[in-house]
Amino acid sequence: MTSRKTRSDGERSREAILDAAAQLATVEGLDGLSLGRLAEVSGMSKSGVFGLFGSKEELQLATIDKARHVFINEVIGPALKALPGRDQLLALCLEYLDHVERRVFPGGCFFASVASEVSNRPGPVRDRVADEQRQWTSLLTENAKQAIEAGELPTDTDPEQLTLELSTMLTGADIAYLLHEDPTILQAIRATIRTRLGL
Amino acid sequence: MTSRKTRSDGERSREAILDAAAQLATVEGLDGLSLGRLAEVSGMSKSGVFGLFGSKEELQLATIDKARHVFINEVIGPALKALPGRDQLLALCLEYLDHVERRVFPGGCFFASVASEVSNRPGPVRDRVADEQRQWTSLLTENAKQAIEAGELPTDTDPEQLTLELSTMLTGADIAYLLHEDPTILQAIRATIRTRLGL
DNA sequence: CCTTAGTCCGCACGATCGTGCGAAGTCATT
DNA sequence: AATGACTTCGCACGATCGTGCGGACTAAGG
Repeated sequence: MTSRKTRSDGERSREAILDAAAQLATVEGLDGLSLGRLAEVSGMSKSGVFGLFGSKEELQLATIDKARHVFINEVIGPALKALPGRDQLLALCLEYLDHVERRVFPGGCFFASVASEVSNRPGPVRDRVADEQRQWTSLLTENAKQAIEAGELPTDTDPEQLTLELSTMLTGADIAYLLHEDPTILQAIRATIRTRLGL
Repeated sequence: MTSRKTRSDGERSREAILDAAAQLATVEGLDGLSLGRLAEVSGMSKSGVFGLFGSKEELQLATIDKARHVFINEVIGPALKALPGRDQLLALCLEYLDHVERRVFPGGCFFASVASEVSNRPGPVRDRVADEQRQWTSLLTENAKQAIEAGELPTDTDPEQLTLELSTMLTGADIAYLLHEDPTILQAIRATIRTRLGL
């Protein structure tokens, strides 16, 4: 009666654990994510948590996937309501900064938080993070291209270069904001981006 | 005969250990810096290393200090040879990107690598990293101000805003470069910065 | 009803972590 | 020569880590 081990409870437990994992990983790091700690906050036993994933690497990969969904829901989704082109490009940047300030993850942007940790250790985990980053930047690039075609940006603009400029400023702003706990940093970056896009 | 425990050997050992520590910290993180690992690579015993610092936190603080000196030697020093103002501002940015590409630290910029790790854990370590960051950005700001005064940049330029724009792009570029192992990222950012400074 | 698959737990393992203690050795000062 | 400051070591501690095994329980399919 204290426990109800139905079949679909596995999936539900997984999801609950991954929720906590995505939060924790932005604070303790993907490597600092410990089975014991996760068991504590989720009210399960250590071996119970472990059994659900099979290995720590699987847990990390699943956590990245969970974070991806959160990112899509909190950042990309809202931004897609803007019209493709310059508006959507701006919306993506602003929603990104908002989700950092809103502390969707306690440690700011999940992928920025995790990137510097995994970038020096080859393997599936690092590859997954890099892929996620690529998807994000190519979404920016696509909008940049459309903006140029639509004449919303100068025709001599290089969309890849603009994307790089924006994306590096975003992750840089995330890190600086978290380190100094200074919201004016985000404000300043918002202004800079608007200017950069000719607004 | 196998050991020579003279008085100044303490300082020498400290320095040797900190050399390794600064390198290791950019790969394993400041927290992943373990006494045991440090003892291995430095050929000392674990308790020997421990005794030299007294606590892990002291080790971390000393490591940050060591990294600061390396950063001054490898980045700031060379850049100071340029004339204050726009030239030195550009030189600081380029030397920063160079030291990342040159792998002065295996994990790229020490402070970027460490910032996202410590930004969520209050304490002396985080404060030290934040201070270091502030010194770096105020060096940029000073040069920006001089550049504006000298008419090398538009008079309506906000030096703080320009500094933030540059510094976030630099750390963002560092992270993106490491994650994707793509040197063209650094090249593109170099070009962007030159353009931004009107060169 | 019985089997099977799935969920979760208790327990234990070897490894590694930071830390402390006591001893042995070396130098500088008395 | 004796003393004290310092460096380094071996050893051991409790804690926590990822991982594995066996078992208790539940729900579904024959």
